[in-house]
Amino acid sequence: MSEQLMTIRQMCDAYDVTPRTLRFYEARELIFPERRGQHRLYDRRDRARLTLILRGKRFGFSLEQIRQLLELYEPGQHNQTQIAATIKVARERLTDMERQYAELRDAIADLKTTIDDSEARLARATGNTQQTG
Amino acid sequence: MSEQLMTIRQMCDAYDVTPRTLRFYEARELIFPERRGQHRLYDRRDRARLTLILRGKRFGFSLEQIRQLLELYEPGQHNQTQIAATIKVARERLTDMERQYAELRDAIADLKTTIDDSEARLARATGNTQQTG
DNA sequence: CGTTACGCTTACGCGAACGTAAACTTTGGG
DNA sequence: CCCAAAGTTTACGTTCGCGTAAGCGTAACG
Repeated sequence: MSEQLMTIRQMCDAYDVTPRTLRFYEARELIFPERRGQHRLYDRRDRARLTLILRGKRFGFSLEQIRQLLELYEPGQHNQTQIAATIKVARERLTDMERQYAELRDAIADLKTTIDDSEARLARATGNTQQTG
Repeated sequence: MSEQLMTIRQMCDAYDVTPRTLRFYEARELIFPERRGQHRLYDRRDRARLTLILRGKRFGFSLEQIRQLLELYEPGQHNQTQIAATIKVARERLTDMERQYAELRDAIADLKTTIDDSEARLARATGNTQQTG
């Protein structure tokens, strides 16, 4: 029970994805489930990777960018040159994310202000008092 | 000179997009340049909208979501019901952005840690001292 | 033993967001 | 006057991230 293998169906239920999606990610070499006969079996490592994949998608990263990032989490059979390259790519992603973080902060502030303004105008137009939240 | 109209080429150079992109956004009703004869001319309002469009794209919003948000910035010929609907949609986007902001913060922290770990391992493997920045 | 369920592979389809090519008009230069 | 540049429309092509359907294997259920 140290491995806790899951079928594709269990994975789909747990992560709210379709079988097609999991097979697609596998085809793109983002996850590598075992094969028990024909069937796929997903272990803890696969689930960790899937979590990172879905997170990365939410930030608008492409599957290829995510794949590169995932290499960082696999202290596997890479030589130093490859690892150094992976780290470099990861640093670029990190920079992207930090820039996006700052930009998002500003955009949130802007949007809040604009919504407030719009609400104020609407309130004056209707002559009613609108709720704020 | 109060309007500062720009040609499509000037817009492309200024915002690093292609003519195709600008025409595409216009077809999707995200921007509405004037027509001087056949040619398009972009004013300050178009540029402000384009800035918001490109920003929205960086956050992974679809052009349709962005279009809805843009309505918020146009105190135009909408009735109260439409404005209220627009505000509602905008609040949903705002919630999305705030969630993403928090998640991004965590992801940045995670990635930093992972990069550091990976670097430390690489340093031990090579026996060298690696730079951090 | 049939059929139902689940999974597999193969492959075509699709919406989003443009790229790219073709053919036409307009405008300015030599 | 001719041509090249810039812009326009129309329309088909492309990449990404899957959806969806067809057809096959096999394991379980009644």
